[in-house]
Amino acid sequence: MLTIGELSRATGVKIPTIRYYEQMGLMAVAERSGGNQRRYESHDRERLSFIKHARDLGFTIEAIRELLELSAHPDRPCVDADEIAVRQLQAVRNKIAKLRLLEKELDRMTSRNHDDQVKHCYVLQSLANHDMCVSEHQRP
Amino acid sequence: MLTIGELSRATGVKIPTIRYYEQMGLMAVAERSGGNQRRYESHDRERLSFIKHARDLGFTIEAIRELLELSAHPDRPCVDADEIAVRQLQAVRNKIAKLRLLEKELDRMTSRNHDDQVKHCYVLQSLANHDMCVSEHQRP
DNA sequence: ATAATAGCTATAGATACTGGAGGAACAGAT
DNA sequence: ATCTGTTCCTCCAGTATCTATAGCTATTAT
Repeated sequence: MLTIGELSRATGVKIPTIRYYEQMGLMAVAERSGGNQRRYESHDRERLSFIKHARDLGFTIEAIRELLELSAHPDRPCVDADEIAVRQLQAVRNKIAKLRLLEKELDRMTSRNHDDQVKHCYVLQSLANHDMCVSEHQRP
Repeated sequence: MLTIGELSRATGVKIPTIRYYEQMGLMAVAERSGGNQRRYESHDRERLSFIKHARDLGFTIEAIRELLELSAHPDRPCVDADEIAVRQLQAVRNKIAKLRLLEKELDRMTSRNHDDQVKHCYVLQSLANHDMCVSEHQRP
């Protein structure tokens, strides 16, 4: 039996976050001690590790809920889980592509900045004038 | 004179977002028509374009506030604006590096997924077991 | 004059947590 | 048995950046 603090240390998930996951229905409602404190078993630790791992990979709570649903029904085809992961992979690749463009522009902005007055500041000029962009860019 | 809708179409910033920026003090409190509707001039459009551009580059509202402050005082040294941009560039490079690790792992997860039952699903196994990771990864 | 479009305010919701206040429980030392 | 220090509880508020809805009013075109 683990206390919430032990579970937190074991998984690297902060205590309020664990309670939040319980509230959101990602973690089962925990058993309680006589004094109303949460007590966990090792399968709770595994489930929470799964959740943390998926969050670290950028899966949303909703996607994780789907994945947990899937893993609870081991006879259903794996295609669904795969599809979620593929979607995630595409999102990650999109983000990388956009961030590369931003990197290019920021690099250009800063590396030219050898003047020392704001009125000649390349950073501010670049931001004021979209025409100077190397490329179309969007919210990252 | 532009209405809020025209300003929105001219800059690509949604109407509620423009009002939000006014509330946050990024945009000046707009003049009003007789019927209490906001009216804008071309300098408002330029300022909003600056804000949108900076947001697209990932600057926070706070950083943008600083940049707008700086550009209002053209005699101060440019170093501060440069520093904000450099900070932003570093953050972007960090994000890219982390996302590359995630990409690697997600790719590995999905490309091996040729089984068709959840109980053998590589995606779910990977998420359940951190030991299978190629690398340490963190929240993106 | 009427209808369609666009605007107003105020409030709530989305996302995924994080932190604090105020108090109760537990573990170990005396 | 009591004291002390740590950990836990609930509830509420706040973060950042919008987005959306409801209910109402203004403007524009015909």
